[in-house]
Amino acid sequence: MNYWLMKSEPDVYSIHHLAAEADQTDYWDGIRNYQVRNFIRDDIRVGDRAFFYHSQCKVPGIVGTMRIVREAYPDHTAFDETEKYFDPKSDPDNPRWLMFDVQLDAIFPNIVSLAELRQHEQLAEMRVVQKGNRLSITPVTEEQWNYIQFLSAGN
DNA sequence: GCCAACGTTGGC
DNA sequence: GCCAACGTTGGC
Repeated sequence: MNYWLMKSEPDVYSIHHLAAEADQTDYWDGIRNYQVRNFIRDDIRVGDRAFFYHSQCKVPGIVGTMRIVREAYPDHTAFDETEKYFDPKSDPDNPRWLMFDVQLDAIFPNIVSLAELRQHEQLAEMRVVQKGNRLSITPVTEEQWNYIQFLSAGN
């Protein structure tokens, strides 16, 4: 089983949006970066766990956890001209972009902010705290996962 | 709103 | 295949 960190802009889609969905389950769409596409294709599997991270907002940070409930299938939003992430180069017969489904696991009682993540030496290797990191999905180690769970409990 | 970092595009 | 130009991300 793998662990991940997934970014979303709360103004566009926050953890509360996910919480309001039927079965608290939704698809994770709009990935248009090849490194991340390859994570989806090769590594993200049913049963994996993921942090939900709010980016591009006043207090960026980890706001909760999710489970992957369906793995890699074509991102249909790439085929729809009216979609923000429409990509005319993605052929429905050979889809370039993939999505997957997530189910909400828990909303943290308090955000574990990026500023807080940066204060812990144990998390220094996380991609999200490193300068210039722009990947919207990044791997997390089991140790990092467990440590952040500990922080989220208010430690 | 600024700007650094990085990915992608396209001319050559 | 190189690399300049451009677009996007995302913290601050």
